[in-house]
Amino acid sequence: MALDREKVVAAAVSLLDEGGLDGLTLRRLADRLGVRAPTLYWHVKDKTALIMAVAEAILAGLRELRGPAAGEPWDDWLVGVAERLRAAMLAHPDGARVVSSAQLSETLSGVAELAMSTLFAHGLTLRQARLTVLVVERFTVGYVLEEQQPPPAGSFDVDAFTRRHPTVVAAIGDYYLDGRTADDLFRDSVRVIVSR
Amino acid sequence: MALDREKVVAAAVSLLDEGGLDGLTLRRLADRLGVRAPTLYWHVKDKTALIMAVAEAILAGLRELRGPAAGEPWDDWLVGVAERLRAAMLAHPDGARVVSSAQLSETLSGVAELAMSTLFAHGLTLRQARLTVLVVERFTVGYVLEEQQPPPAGSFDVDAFTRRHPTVVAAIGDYYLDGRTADDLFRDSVRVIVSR
DNA sequence: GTCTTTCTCTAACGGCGTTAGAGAGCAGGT
DNA sequence: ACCTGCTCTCTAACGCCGTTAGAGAAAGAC
Repeated sequence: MALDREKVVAAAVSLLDEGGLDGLTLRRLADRLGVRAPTLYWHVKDKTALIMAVAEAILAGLRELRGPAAGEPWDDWLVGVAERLRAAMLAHPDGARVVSSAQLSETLSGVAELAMSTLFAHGLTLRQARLTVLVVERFTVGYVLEEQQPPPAGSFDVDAFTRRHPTVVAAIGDYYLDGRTADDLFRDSVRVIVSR
Repeated sequence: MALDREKVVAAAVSLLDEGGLDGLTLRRLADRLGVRAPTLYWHVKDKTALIMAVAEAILAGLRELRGPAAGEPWDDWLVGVAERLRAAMLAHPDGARVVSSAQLSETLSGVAELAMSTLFAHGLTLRQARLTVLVVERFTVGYVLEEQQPPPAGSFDVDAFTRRHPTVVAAIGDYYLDGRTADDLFRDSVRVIVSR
């Protein structure tokens, strides 16, 4: 039962799930695998390579992504892609931080390729397709990044915030009035970018 | 010439400018100030508080932001705001990482307040105003975050990438054909969100 | 002249990523 | 049977890091 890279990455993901990115250290990872820390360097070049592998694991589900079904409008499809990307990152603590620090993920590039060619095939210009996909991807990462931020440590002064930012507070309250959820907010946000 | 919080933060910014976020350590910061590391804890609660203060310093220029000039369309104005936010972050290495890890920046909330109320005053619904501003802010952070990512370490295989992502590569080439710059790409991207 | 507050110090703790280099186990070749 | 070489894990250590406990200097308040 030799250790291999795959097992190392799987254990790293489970460690991430338990303690976030700060809880993912080489020593703890080695412990979990019944091994000493330097051993990991046989399987992984260094910690940033490990994190990139973890990012690919988080995004693994997006590799089976297919184009829109026959007759499905491209914009509905693209919104769905963004939702799946968000869900993949939300599924792990600090998921967005991990993905964003893994530069040029293979999986994410694949998603971009599929999305751009899909939009192009549906009549958008190459430029429109590129801009739309670029904006959706970077927005989604930025969105989840903030969504996963820990809440402000020292309980912060709601009244003072409301006094200084009445419109922001009013807009937030207004939005959730008719029973909308956090998922709705994300979809509506993507819809601002992707409007047929 | 007693040390005060303001001087600590200023030195932290200059350290960030020289060595990025990884170069900003409490010991180095203390060295620069002619002091020992634990002294810093008198002026700053801990390192995350320091980073939040650095984030505010990076964004300081955005506090003087005013609403659109008379007759200026709201969408042009909002694009300009996004450009200034991007410029502020780009002005320091890892600027976007610093800003994104400072949850709920006072300055950024102020920008959101001004932008939402401006859009609302120009006839958008509260919901439209909120969604538009939210998307622009989070997109901009996500955009610069990726823009400031260090280039892939081991010089990566362009040919293989092109073979796997022909549309992406074609779209990038196509975009820069007529002499557009990185700044143009950002403006055009924001324009995808903010279209009157 | 004492007291108190403000600021800085030394010493140390427990953790981190990483490297050098030794050695165990096993495969294949002669 | 022996050696060689590859694969994988080990011990030991280096130089960092953020952070805490607690002593002490300097300056202002009474």
